[in-house]
Amino acid sequence: MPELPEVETIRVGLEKYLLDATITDIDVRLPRIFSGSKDSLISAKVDGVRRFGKGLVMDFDNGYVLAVHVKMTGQLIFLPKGERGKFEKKKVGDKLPGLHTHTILFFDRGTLYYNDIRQFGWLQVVKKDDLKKIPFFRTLGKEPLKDLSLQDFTAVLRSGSSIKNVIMDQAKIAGVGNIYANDALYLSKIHPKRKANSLSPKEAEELFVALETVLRKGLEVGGASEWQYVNVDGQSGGYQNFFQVYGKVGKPCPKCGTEIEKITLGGRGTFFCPECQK
DNA sequence: GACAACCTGACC
DNA sequence: GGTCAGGTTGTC
Repeated sequence: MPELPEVETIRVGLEKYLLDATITDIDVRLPRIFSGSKDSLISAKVDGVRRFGKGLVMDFDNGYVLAVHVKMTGQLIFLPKGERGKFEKKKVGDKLPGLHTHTILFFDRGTLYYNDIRQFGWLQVVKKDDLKKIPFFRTLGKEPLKDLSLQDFTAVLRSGSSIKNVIMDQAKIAGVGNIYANDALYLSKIHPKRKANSLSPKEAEELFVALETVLRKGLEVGGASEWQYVNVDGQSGGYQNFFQVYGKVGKPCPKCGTEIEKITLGGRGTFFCPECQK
């Protein structure tokens, strides 16, 4: 899933349901994706839910944290105690736990399920002060709509790599993934293969604004549910209805009608309008 | 920079 | 059967 808007939507849901909730038990069904001592969290109370880029951190009142990265297909779904009936309508509660439920966290007020078809995601229990020992968090760059200024962004662009690879590099900019990178480049009329250091100051500013625009839109509609992504209530987001070029190979460009092209860049599907993006 | 690895599932 | 998928990490 899950780029910044999707993970933030999950964070808001976790905060809503779990602030001040106490863990009673944890069932690790796929040990490969869970590291650290689950026993450290038993009887601990949640006193915060934070997000850094695409990473989630649940803080507990005993000095430990549970860090979670959902990668491509992870889901965190919460079933409040006694509300299974509410979910049956949506066929979400019925599927929990399911074939792809790899960890279950039991709280005093309900149950949090971690599902992940591809099993790329992970959950790690560490002491709060050791969060930065996890490579993902240690190397994470600044984040749009948060602490990444236009000046920071301009500095990041001093690179000979392609602009798309640069804005998707989590160590340079946190939170931008394939969907929002493709759409932001389209909105700012920049070809994804351009060298980052070839952008004019005007283009850099336009891309900076475009990134904020697409991420803000994603946040507004609860993220993009192209396949597996749902929020903690098991509900889909709406950004897939606003895709500009992502996944639209062969379809007409919204602005000029030229067919959207697809290439591979950094191993990822890359969509652009050959007419509008130079 | 390109590519493979980690996995399962959907689609052609 | 092959290709592709909201990600990250580790090789050449």
